[in-house]
Amino acid sequence: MPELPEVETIRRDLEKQIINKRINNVFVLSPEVITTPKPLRFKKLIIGTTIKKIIRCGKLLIFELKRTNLCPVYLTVHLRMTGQLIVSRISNRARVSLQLSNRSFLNFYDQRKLGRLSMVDNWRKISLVRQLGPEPLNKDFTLTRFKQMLKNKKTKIKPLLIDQKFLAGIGNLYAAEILFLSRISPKRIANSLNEREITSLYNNIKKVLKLAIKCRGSSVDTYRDAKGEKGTFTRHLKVYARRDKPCFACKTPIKRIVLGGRGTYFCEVCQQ
DNA sequence: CGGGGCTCCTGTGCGC
DNA sequence: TGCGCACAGGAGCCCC
Repeated sequence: MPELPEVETIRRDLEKQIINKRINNVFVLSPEVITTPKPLRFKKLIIGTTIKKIIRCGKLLIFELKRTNLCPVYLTVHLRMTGQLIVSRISNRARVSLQLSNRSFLNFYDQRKLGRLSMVDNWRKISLVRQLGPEPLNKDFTLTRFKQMLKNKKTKIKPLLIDQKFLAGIGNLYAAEILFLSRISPKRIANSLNEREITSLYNNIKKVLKLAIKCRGSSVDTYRDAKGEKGTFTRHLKVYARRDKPCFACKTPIKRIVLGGRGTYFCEVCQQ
């Protein structure tokens, strides 16, 4: 489940590998992963462009593609659950494969085909982007702003943290870890948090995401970076996927409940 | 407007 | 041993 740290790791990897490379050809094994435009038009649009910039917006990757004598066009990639972007040789498993001018291939793999690719003229107009909450690692995401954001929220804090309209980039795994370190129960109503709890939550959002980027993400399941390597934040996990295992702080077995339809791991003693 | 529940998708792991 | 089913969860959708 690629979240902000995983997507950012891939973005940085790709930035080193494919900037200024020309897209010479495209191979589409699974046309259903391309939402817009139709695969044939998609191919026509993308072939002959040069990759100029790679932007991350929440969990979305955006490739700025330059065309001669024309406005740039943007390729967007959402990895969803099992999507991978790996630079390697030609592959018959890749759902979509971009052949680059240095004879390497940017391969989009996706076991479950939930990931999505599209081509747009203006990525800022995509509804997903427009609705996105603040980037938790940006300077404009201040403690004051966070307090303001929580003020009138009557929902449970865990589903709120993974709501992309509230905050960009946090998913199920990092929400669980952030709440454990903040010693806050996932069931708490957002506007019931006191000053001290909000500050702790704010600090841990930044701390966990930064450390996870340093670790190149978490490879619980299928996540791989752009070189096909696993991330090492997995070994820092305190609660996620640790059902019935002893809490590292108090030895109480970690609980798994369902909140907002998602598995939620926490220690009911440490997190109040 | 908000929250709950369903859908997409397939490999994995469990119980009978 | 083999089958059927629940489960994993990001995002979009419908519905109340």
